[in-house]
Order: sequence, then C-alpha cells, then structure tokens
Amino acid sequence: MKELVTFESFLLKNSTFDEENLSIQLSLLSHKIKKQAIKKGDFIMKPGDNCSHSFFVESGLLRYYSMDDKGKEHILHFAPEGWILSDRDSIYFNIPTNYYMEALEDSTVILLENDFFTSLSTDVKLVSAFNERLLHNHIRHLQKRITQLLSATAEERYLDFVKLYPDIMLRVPQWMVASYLGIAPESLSRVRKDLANKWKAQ
Amino acid sequence: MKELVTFESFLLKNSTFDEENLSIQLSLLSHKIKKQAIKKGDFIMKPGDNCSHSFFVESGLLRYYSMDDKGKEHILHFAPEGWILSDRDSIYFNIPTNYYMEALEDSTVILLENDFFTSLSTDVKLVSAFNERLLHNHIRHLQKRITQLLSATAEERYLDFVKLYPDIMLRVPQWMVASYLGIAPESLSRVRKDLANKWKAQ
DNA sequence: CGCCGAGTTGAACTGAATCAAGAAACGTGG
DNA sequence: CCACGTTTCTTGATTCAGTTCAACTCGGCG
Repeated sequence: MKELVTFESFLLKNSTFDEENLSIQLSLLSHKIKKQAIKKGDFIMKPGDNCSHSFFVESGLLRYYSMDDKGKEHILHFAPEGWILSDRDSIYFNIPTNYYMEALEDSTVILLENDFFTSLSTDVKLVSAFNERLLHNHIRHLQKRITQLLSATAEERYLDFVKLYPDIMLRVPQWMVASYLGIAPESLSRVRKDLANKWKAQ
Repeated sequence: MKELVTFESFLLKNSTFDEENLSIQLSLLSHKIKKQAIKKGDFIMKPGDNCSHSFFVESGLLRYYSMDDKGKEHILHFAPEGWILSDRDSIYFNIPTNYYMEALEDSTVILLENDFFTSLSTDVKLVSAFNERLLHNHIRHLQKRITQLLSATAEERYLDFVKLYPDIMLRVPQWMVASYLGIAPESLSRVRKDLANKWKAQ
C-alpha cells in the first residue's frame, strides 16, 4: 500500500480553483462523490462498455490496456495513485470503448461523472481551463510515447520507462512492463541482464 | 493543386457556432485573419521556436516531424487541406517546440492566434466546446497511432495508412511515408511489392 | 547529354520474437 | 508452516521481420 493522494490536492495542483472555495464545494458535494473500492484483479471497464465517467485513483494501481486480434495485450499506460484514468474517446464521442481497466492492486477510485467538474465551480472558464489542462497533459504523454516508439530501441525504451515510473517496475510483474514497452517478456529480461552487466563492468 | 477547403466550413463542421453569426463574425474579423502563402520546402516552424499559434491548412500539404539524436526524421503526421497543424505542447506549456513544420507543396495557411477563437464568439461555452472537440480529435488520432505501433507489422501499418490518407501516397515521396510508418524506405518498397504480388496471385 | 534524387533489388546482418526448458517466487489449502 | 501447483523469470537455440549497405534503374531537369 502506497501513500494516499487526495483528490483535493490533485485539483489544486491542476487548476486555478480558489483553495477555500474548492474546499467548501467539495464538502457540499460530498454526497455526490462516489468512491469505489476495487479488489486486485477486478475490472472497472471492459471493451464494449459505454464509458460515462473517468476515475481518479486515490490509492492503488490500475492498468489500461487493449487486446489485439491475435489475443495479445498492449498496455497503453499505468495509473498509480494521483492519476486520472479515462477513455476520452469513448466518453466524448459516446462510442463503446476498446479498452480494459484492471486493478493491479487493491485500489480506491473516485468516480467522476461527466458533469462533475461543472458542479465544482460556477465559473465556466475555470472549469474549462482545468479540463483543457488535463487534455493537454494527456496529449503530451501520448506524443512522447509515439516519438519513443518510432525511434528508440528496446533498451532505450526501458530506461525511459524507469525514469517515468520509477517504482512501477517493483509493483507489477515484469511481463506487464514488457507489454507496455511493446516487446516480448524474454526480451525485457535480456535487456535488464545486459544493463546489469554493463553496470558491473564500469 | 487540390480543392480548397474553406476555414468557415471547417468551423461549421467542428463546432456548434450559429451559421449566420459565424459568417458575420468572420467578415468582421477579416482584417485580423492572417493568411500566409508558403512555398514548397519552406518551414513555418523549427525546433527551438516558441510556437504561439496554430495553422489551418487551406490548400496544399505540410508535414510535422521531429529529428532524433541519430539524425533520423520521424514524421508524426501529414496535414493536407482542411487540417489543423499545431504543437499543442509548445503552445499550451509555452515551451520551445521540438518539431519541424514543412510545406511539401505550395500551400496557404491561416494563422490562428491563441485568442482567435475567443474573438469568434462571446459565448465562452461554445468556444471551449469547439476547442475541446479539436483536442479530442487529436487524442483519438494519437491513441490509434500508439495502438498501431505496438501491435501492427509494417504491412498492416501501410494498409492502415492508405485507408487514413488515401491520396497522400501519391503526393509525397515514398520515403516520407516510410518515415511516417517508422520503417526503412527499402522495407516499404518491399511491402508494396509483396502486396502487388498477392494481388496478382488472386 | 550527364547528373541527381527516388525507387528497386539483392545479400548480409541484427535486434527482437518465438519456442522450449528449467529455476525461482508466490499463493493457497491442508 | 510446509507442500504443491501455478505463475513469473531466466536462459539457450532458432527463426524472422526489418535494417543496412551497395549496386543498379529510371525519370526529370539543368
């Protein structure tokens, strides 16, 4: 079990909502905020579902992945505490999702209805600025991933991964990291062995 | 030279702006709307630039690419007429871009200042809805690309490419398509040869 | 005409996948 | 707390998709 990242601190960090007002609003809305405990191995979304909300991960760890026509899993990203998990595509265009969201540890998430943020503040500008920030963060992340997949070798990708998610290597089975990197589990094992040898040789 | 996609029709398709108002607003703003003609081979953005606007491609074709540390180009996407070209990352977080934007044909683009859309309509909700739509389209596109890079072979990627951009294969040198697909130009040549043979054999 | 960039083709090479087998770690029930 | 089966990880041998390098063709263009 890792530290608990409060939803409030997340909102403060990613928006310009006034601190006091936000606190008040959150307590007023407390009955509307639905928390959900998820056991390791459980799914909160599966292909075909029409995704109507996003999830804020308060504690634990989830993964977001798809399955290709050959039955192979591809992990798009991990969502540890403090991250938001959502299929923007499914929500926004109102189409069934192609992705799985699975808990890799016992976790608690906060359900975010689509209209949740608008009820947080009457200031439309603030709300849309906040939403925009989330979208831009998402885009940034995706774009980095593409550049990496286009140009980096298995080893480089692994090193980048460790930088991005320093602790996740310790929290999930290694084959999932391989799935994230888009390489075979055996290859990751070898990459790590080579790096260890290089390290010793120095 | 291909057809000209008007900026107005683009706006109408991607927003809920009222048709008449939009028309009026656009003519009122006509002095603020800057068009730019770009000759084939010219750049409208290079790494290090602080990108302060987006570009709507009215006619012609551009490419958006990066250069890795080994000097290899990677084309993130093409932007034919009717597309918007922007580095969201650079604009939003106000950091220098890592990308090139180059005209592959003589083109005309419309410069979109960051505050342009807000001046289009006083209705904040409409403007932010429009912006959101663009962002979601972008995310959708990026996510597809990642899934594809993770799971598809060179041949599958090429077939997907032809579906997405039916005519671009004819408008740009083949090695650029290879760069978009993340494969060597020789490989693309072979993929196409194999496909041609399969086709004949049927 | 001769040059040059683009595309093709062949041959050798290589990074990573696949297949297979064994070792280690893990969880569960007795 | 141990024993057992299951999953994960490692290692080796082999294969394969795609790269690299080099030679050659073709079409345009000064």
